[in-house]
Amino acid sequence: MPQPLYRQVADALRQEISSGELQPGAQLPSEPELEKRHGVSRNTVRLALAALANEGLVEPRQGRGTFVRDRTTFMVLASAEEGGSARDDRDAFVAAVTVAGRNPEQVDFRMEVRTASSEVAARLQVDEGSPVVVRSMRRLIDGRPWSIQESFYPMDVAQGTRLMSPTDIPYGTITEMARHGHAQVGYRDEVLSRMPTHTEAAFLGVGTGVPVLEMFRTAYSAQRAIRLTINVYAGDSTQLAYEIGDVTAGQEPSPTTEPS
Amino acid sequence: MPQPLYRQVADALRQEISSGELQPGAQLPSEPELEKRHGVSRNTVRLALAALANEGLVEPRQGRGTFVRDRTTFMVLASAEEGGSARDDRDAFVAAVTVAGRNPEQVDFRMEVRTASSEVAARLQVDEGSPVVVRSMRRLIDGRPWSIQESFYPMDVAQGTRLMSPTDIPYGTITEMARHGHAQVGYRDEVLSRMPTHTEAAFLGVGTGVPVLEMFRTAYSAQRAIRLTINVYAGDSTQLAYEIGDVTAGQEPSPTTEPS
DNA sequence: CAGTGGTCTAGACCACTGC
DNA sequence: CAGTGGTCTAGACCACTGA
Repeated sequence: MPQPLYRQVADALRQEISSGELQPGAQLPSEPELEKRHGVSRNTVRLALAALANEGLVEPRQGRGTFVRDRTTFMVLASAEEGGSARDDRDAFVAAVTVAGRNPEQVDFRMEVRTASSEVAARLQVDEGSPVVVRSMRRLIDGRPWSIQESFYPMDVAQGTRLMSPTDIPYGTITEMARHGHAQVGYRDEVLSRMPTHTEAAFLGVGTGVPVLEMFRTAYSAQRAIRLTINVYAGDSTQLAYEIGDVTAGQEPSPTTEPS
Repeated sequence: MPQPLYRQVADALRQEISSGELQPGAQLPSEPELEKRHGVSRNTVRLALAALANEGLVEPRQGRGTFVRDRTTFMVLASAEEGGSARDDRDAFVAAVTVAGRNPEQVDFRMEVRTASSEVAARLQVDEGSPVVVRSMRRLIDGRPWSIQESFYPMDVAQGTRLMSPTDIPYGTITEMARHGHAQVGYRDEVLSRMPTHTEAAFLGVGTGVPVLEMFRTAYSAQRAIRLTINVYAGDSTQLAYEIGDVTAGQEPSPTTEPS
């Protein structure tokens, strides 16, 4: 047997998807239908479908069917938040999405005080367990969940500023911090890829098989770390772009692209 | 039934792993053993193991057993290749890994001429289907596969340079291009996360359930795009770092970290 | 209600590993 | 050779969806 049966079934479906016979959003043949078509048992069909789901190609929906996932991506210019500029990340998101002709939303805004985990403490240069202010929100593009964002501030930085209030700051948090003596001069991003937790998968609307892209952004004043922002993106619908040095010879690619 | 059986089995194993009872590299109980222990059928046990494998927590090995994966990560300072500097990416890799006290290798070096795919053509600002020079290699850290790299050059840039020879260039490709009138002044990185193809999974030694981190780096001279480098990393053992602006207030984190 | 995917069982044979 | 995971079958009942 050159190829396992379930892989043959998976390959056949994969081919129908990549050829365009099955468009994004289209429903796959049902499991009984695939049994008949390939003359295999249901478990074998399910193995094939599980393989495709793990690649993020299809998405099963309880009681309705299995569907081809839409993998339209959105590109973020992550190096746009200039080191010393007052341009805010929040405005940058809204502006970038609007320019791309799509509709941004920021929802579920919250402020709370927590103790710093070891990961947060190390990046904010504070002691583990010390209190930090957390401001979180969730972002949607065209009504579809897109990212989860949490920003951590050392307590003494946030103290006495509007960062302590559980509401949005119209002119942006970077400006608010600058007004209180914490001017941002640069930041460091750490980007990694992993599989989502159950909670993340539920909010981002991704099943198993779709990784998340996680970015830790630590912002600095000339003296110290002043903010840590953790962004979790649906991995298969987000690209992060960084421009280093002079890239004027490069024309800006379209912010919305179709992956192969 | 509050929780499906296979998830209960998965949770029990997950708990043993996170508590440290099962260390990285340790072998899980065999499938028949898990059947007895939880009083479930083999297929249920396998569903549980598949769930853990999809999270990248464990890795089955044909004929030997199922093992807890080692998830030590390596961090790359992706903004280290200064726009106008002659510092080479190749040297940067070797230097960074060596500094971290680990052992870098670059193997399977190849040069070939291909026609540009649409993705390559768009970034290199050449016509789709036009010939491009491809130089590829694979990288290992401490003997473990870590990344796949392919660099694409427009034919007229590579023509008449050592880029056309299927061997390593000791002083680096950036210097070689600068000597022939293509001085690099900046680059643009696009970072995304996706599930690996079969080929990638096989080389990177990751099973299903471990995403890859893919980086497109387009390098520019003052006039044009001169190189496109595509890096594919094992997602759960790689972090990319970018430093924008002044981050002297941030102390350099250790390049090797243990994820939670 | 019929049709879909979700869960589960019992049993079979195969391919690979290491002793 | 025994023990491991890889593949496959046949059949059962459940939970959810939408007409």
